[in-house]
Amino acid sequence: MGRAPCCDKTNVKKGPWSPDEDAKLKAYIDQFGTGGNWIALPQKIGLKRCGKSCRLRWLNYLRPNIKHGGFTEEEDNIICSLYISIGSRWSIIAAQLPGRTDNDIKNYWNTKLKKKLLGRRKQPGLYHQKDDKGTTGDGGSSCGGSYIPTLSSSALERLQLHMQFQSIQNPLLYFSDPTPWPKLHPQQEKMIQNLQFLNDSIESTTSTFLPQSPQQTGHDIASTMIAKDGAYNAEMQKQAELGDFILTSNSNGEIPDQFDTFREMDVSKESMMSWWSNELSCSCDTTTPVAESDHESVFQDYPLGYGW
DNA sequence: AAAACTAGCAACCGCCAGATC
DNA sequence: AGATCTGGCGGTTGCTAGTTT
Repeated sequence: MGRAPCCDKTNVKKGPWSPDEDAKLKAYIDQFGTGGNWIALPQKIGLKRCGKSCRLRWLNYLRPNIKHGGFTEEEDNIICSLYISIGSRWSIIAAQLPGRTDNDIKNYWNTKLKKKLLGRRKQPGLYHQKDDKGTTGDGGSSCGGSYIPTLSSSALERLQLHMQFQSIQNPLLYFSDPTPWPKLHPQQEKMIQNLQFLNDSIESTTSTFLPQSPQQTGHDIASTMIAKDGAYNAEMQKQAELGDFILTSNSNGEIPDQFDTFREMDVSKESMMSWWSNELSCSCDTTTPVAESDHESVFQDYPLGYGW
């Protein structure tokens, strides 16, 4: 048995609010407040609306000092940096912006700000082809018995944004000095390091963007890996041939899709090398995936920028 | 001029956590 | 202790207006 609905769904009005309904709701709350009970409120004032709907209307539209549209540059920056740090916790973000509602910020982010920052890029299908249901894999998956480590789409987006945001804020420093690169939690590094292998294991036209390194290349690492796990490699090759990995050149003067991740990798190149030689290249453990939930908790506990 | 497409946004839905019974 | 209720939240939907073909 499910829980009882908060109102009689068959007897409530849905859709846009009329000026009359707005006036009734506003007048009542101005005079008596919400009374601490939204469910009972519509009955008291003769509105055929769900209590939740009343609450939403009040919070997002009718309450005093609400601002709509016209987001400033400063607000953009706050939204972006908070999104990078804490993700889509719109109510928390809204709390930092007086007069803004979580719904407004969410809409603004989804329709404008995200595009502004990320540009119209193809969504990076870094890790998986579409599955047979037509959905893209977001968490870890099994491919021929081999686990392909992933970042969640939210975490990856935040990572990309972080890189992009930094490059916008201080491009010279960003590209010349490793200091501003975030120090990552070990598990963040581990997740990203897995991406590096996937990228390096195929010819990358983004390679020209990578700083020259005298150290072991991705292909060297891949060779070791291949020797240890042929099945894994075969899957990588297959997916690369299928175009699963998006490695586009910088044809429009835009930052390539995975540039951010590559740059991120450069920060931790040494630890990556150490990690590869000590762990993966020896044992190639493909049986203990990092759970999707862990990805999120890592980013929550150690927001990007941790350890700066 | 009209159909098709796209973007923006208000509102709804379902889930979750805390409070109360 | 468990069931129920309510508020709060984030994701998603669907309507509308504007733009493109």
